Amino acid sequence: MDLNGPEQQVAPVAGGARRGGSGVPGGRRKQRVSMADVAKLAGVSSQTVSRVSNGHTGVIGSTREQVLAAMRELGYRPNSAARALRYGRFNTIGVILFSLSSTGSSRTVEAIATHAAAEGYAITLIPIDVATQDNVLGAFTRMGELAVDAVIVIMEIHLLDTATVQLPPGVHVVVVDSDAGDRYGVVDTDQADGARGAVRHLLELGHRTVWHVSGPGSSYAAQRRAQAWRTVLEAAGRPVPVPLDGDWSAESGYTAGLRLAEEPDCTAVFAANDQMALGLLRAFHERGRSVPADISVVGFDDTPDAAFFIPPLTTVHQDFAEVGRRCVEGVLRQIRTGDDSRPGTDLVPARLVVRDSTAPPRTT
Amino acid sequence: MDLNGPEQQVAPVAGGARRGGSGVPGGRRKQRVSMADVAKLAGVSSQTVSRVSNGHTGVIGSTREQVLAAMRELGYRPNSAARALRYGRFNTIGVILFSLSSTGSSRTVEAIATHAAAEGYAITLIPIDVATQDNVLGAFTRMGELAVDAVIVIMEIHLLDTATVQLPPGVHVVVVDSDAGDRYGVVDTDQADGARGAVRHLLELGHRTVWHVSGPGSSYAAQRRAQAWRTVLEAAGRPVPVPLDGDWSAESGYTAGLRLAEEPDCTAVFAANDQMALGLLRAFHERGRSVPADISVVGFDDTPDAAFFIPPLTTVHQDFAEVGRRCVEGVLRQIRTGDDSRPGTDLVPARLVVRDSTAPPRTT
DNA sequence: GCAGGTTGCGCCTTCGACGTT
DNA sequence: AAACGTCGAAGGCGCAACCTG
Repeated sequence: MDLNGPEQQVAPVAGGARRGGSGVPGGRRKQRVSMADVAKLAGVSSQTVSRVSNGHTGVIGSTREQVLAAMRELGYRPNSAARALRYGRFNTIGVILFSLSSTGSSRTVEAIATHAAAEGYAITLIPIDVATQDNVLGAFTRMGELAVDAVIVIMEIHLLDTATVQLPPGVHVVVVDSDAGDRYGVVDTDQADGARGAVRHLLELGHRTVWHVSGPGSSYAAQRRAQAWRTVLEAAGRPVPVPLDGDWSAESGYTAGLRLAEEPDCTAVFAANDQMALGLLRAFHERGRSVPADISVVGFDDTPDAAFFIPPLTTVHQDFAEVGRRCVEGVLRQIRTGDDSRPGTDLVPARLVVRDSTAPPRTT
Repeated sequence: MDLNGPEQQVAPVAGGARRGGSGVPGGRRKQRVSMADVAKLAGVSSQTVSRVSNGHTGVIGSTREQVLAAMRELGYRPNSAARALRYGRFNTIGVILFSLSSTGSSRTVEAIATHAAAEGYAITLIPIDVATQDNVLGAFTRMGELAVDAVIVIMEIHLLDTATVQLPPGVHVVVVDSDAGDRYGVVDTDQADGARGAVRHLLELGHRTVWHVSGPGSSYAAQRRAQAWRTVLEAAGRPVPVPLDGDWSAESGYTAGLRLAEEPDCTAVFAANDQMALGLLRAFHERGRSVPADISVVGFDDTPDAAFFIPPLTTVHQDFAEVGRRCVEGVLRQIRTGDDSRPGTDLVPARLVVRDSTAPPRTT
């Protein structure tokens, strides 16, 4: 709350009144303006400028107005480097991730950014090129240089394990898509529960068993979904088909679908995400296998598009916004209490959304 | 290049050798370590530490090793606030955007982040809640506070025009999805050219005219696509149907599709993005209108999924990675030359990708 | 001349402690 | 007591000095 002080004071100039240049002679001037400059123009001391800038008391209305006017005139913005130096913190959270293109990460990041902003924190993005392992090292190293108070890691924990990497001490950490609950705080969708719901739904419809198109083995989320799928089948005493390996892409789902279309007793498939489910739908359509009459399909994620697949996809809804929110909550708690000694896993529930891609098996 | 010096020097500790705590007694210690601390442990002066940290000459191998060892021991990371203060820059680029969920923005942001990282710059995300106009103001104001050397704005320029907003002087700017080429540098996909290609493709197939499902009027990209669509039809002397308003979502495409399915002489539709095209496909499928036999559909974006729609979608490919790259290039040029006096528009070509959703009209 | 230590200053802001009116 | 100004210090780093082996 204290944080909001400065922003309120230093309001930008209103209206299109003066568009091109500021009051500064020479038109476009891309130079830093210091408090001293503002003080000189306003005819006050820089101490007073500081008081105004931070919303402190002891400044009379008229003086305050003069100072604000001078700020606008010069386009003053407080030097956050100096501020950070003084305060010992940056009000910034770093986010390390592999790809923004994947369905979940971009939505999670968006939620993180939104909630962080609401708390007065900015987000710094550290992308990692998966191709070269070295870059992971580089990113973490760079991270050490970075002006961040905490870090949220969105990726497979595998790469945290490849021990060349150690997060710099002094930064608080929360991890998504990982089982590092013993070392770092973890926030994630309850993958296992979501997957169980999907498989049980298919069994309850009367299918003898359920096939699985998995995500890449490097992903913990994929592993847990596959594991839950297997567990449910075994618990129900059903045969466990060999899972088909996918890589999250629609193309890999399509490839898997072409193979599954040849399996005469395959009546139900659980795809580890919606994109692969899309690939399945197209493959089955091409091979003349009707969904859901011949084969039922369940996805995972509930992307906005899933409701408009042909047919509309039954899938497991992930609440990415909530995941992002809890991530921010987690790191902020660590920052504010200084307590990061109690890692743990915070699971966000997933829920099955039944649409038209699932039905009882054909009774022949 | 000079920038890479420190990163190389301050390598993180290798291996899982010492996992839990650093050499510091007391285990987890979340305290800043200064150069002086390192100097004391290494038994050298902080000046020497500085020389090592910056890769300067004048430090003999053995001493250098001692210093590096001390850095690792303490988990030292240079204070970037102090560095920024000293150098007068942050090596950070701010990105202002509305939503990461939209197809293009997340991919553009990813490319921006990647290229910026390669140049030694970090990315700070400033999300804006579209709902309340005030937040736009707030975001820009906050921006002023932010530790950034330049800003990339990804949004409809409309909101830049609503004059309450003025970007703070002293920061360089590049804008995406806008026509503010006279005021700021602009980078964007060549929307008009892409749209023209789509419409011409349909006309060349023999369709009498082409219907259009547009994006929201608040988007300049949507406006330009619609305009190009209209221009091509008029130039060819074809009737111009009333465009159907969409909002980028698959649902709006679906709604539009239900209406178009009732138009007996509608044989070709150009949707302003792939998601709406997906909605169209489902609506036509439900209404028993075969694509492409009865109706041809073209989208825009070429999302990874478009190739797996039913049928695979003919669409206009956007090179988001290139857009992101040029954005970074643009701001870096401004930062480095200090010249931001020559705004202009940098258009990235789009190209039509023909798949199976388009065909000549039925010859009855 | 080279490997180093030592000193001091500046970057900009915040804050506390005193001043004065 | 309220509304200011002045002064000094701190925060971490980099650099330019100058000085010592």
